[in-house]
Amino acid sequence: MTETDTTGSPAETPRRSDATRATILTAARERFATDGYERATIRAIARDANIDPSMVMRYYGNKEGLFAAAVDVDLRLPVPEKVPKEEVGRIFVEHFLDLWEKNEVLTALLRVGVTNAAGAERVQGIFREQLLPVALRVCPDPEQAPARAALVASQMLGIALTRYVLRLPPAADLHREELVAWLAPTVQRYVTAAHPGRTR
Amino acid sequence: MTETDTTGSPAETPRRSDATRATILTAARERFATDGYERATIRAIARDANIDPSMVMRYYGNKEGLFAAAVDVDLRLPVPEKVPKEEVGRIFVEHFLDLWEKNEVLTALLRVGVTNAAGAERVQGIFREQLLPVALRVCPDPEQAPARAALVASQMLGIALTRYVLRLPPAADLHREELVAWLAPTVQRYVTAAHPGRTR
DNA sequence: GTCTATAATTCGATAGAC
DNA sequence: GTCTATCGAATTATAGAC
Repeated sequence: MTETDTTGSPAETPRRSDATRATILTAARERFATDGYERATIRAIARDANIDPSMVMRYYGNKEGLFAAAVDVDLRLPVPEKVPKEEVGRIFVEHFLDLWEKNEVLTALLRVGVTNAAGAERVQGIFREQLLPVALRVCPDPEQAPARAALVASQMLGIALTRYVLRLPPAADLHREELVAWLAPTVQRYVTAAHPGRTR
Repeated sequence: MTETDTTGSPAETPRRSDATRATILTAARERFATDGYERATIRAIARDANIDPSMVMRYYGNKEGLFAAAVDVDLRLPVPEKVPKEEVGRIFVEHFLDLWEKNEVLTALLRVGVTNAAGAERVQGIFREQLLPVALRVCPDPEQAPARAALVASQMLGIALTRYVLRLPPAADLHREELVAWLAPTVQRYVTAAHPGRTR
């Protein structure tokens, strides 16, 4: 968690003179985000960070450790408490788009989660520990919260996939306001609407 | 196209005694679907197909050629003509789920498309040549068809991603009927509903 | 802390015998 | 058509000098 902020202060662990670590993690996130796990080589990451490859090994043990440190993030909403129930869809969509456009961690996480078992488990963990609690507080019926959260995640990850990773032209070209206008009602329905039942 | 059917007849190209090719492509699809492009090695694919690795090179030239042949599919709906306009959402969702559960091609395509540039272009091509034409016929305003198709693709690929690839427990555990009941109205709205405008 | 050298694998691709 | 042998390159990871 302390490694996540590349800009701010060292905060918790005032380790001896290691902006180097932050530089490595930033370079790692970029490489993992653009190349995926296999093709993001330690050599290339070290070259981007202007250090020796062996330093990466020294700091993070192996490639898996480097990845784990690079994607240690907190996605939780900063303003979750008192939002109007009818706006939860729009607020969540905008928060998610903000996260995705600001940070490279999510792209890295998605790219690696798709082809790497450890990456997939990391995504599952984030869903379970960061998204589910929010859903449990917002959804009307706690028993339905996991399914509703999964539906929201499917639409949000799907948009990220088509827009930022696969870059399907129509999805990538949509203006943000238009995108929000389309997606917000979907998310709103997944969160608050009555269970549709098994038949249409 | 002729290589796709692993079960049926050779059809167009009655090449000399090559069930071998079909065996290779089946093994390749499985490996690409489970491991992604980089980790699906020619050696492993050949081992699965019980042949020599050099045969794969001989038949398909290189790894890219093998992948291109393995994911050469036709996803178009078999019954697209006269469906009630109010049921297009449900019909499309069910068709998509059928495709995904029957075939490994889609998983391979998604896994590779996320981490490989050529794979991403392949997905773009399929969207453009197979999904867009359907959208142009179904959507009310042809000008909005690309955006609407992209929104549908985002929800469908998102569900495939969470359910079949990342395997988020709530998404993977949803019963099919329940999933259709949730998704069909979303797709229906993306296809037929009036443009929501730029504000809520 | 930093870097050189290198071990140990593994991969895609080629050449050529049969 | 099929297989053996192998090249050349790239990778992670380690050992050790400075």
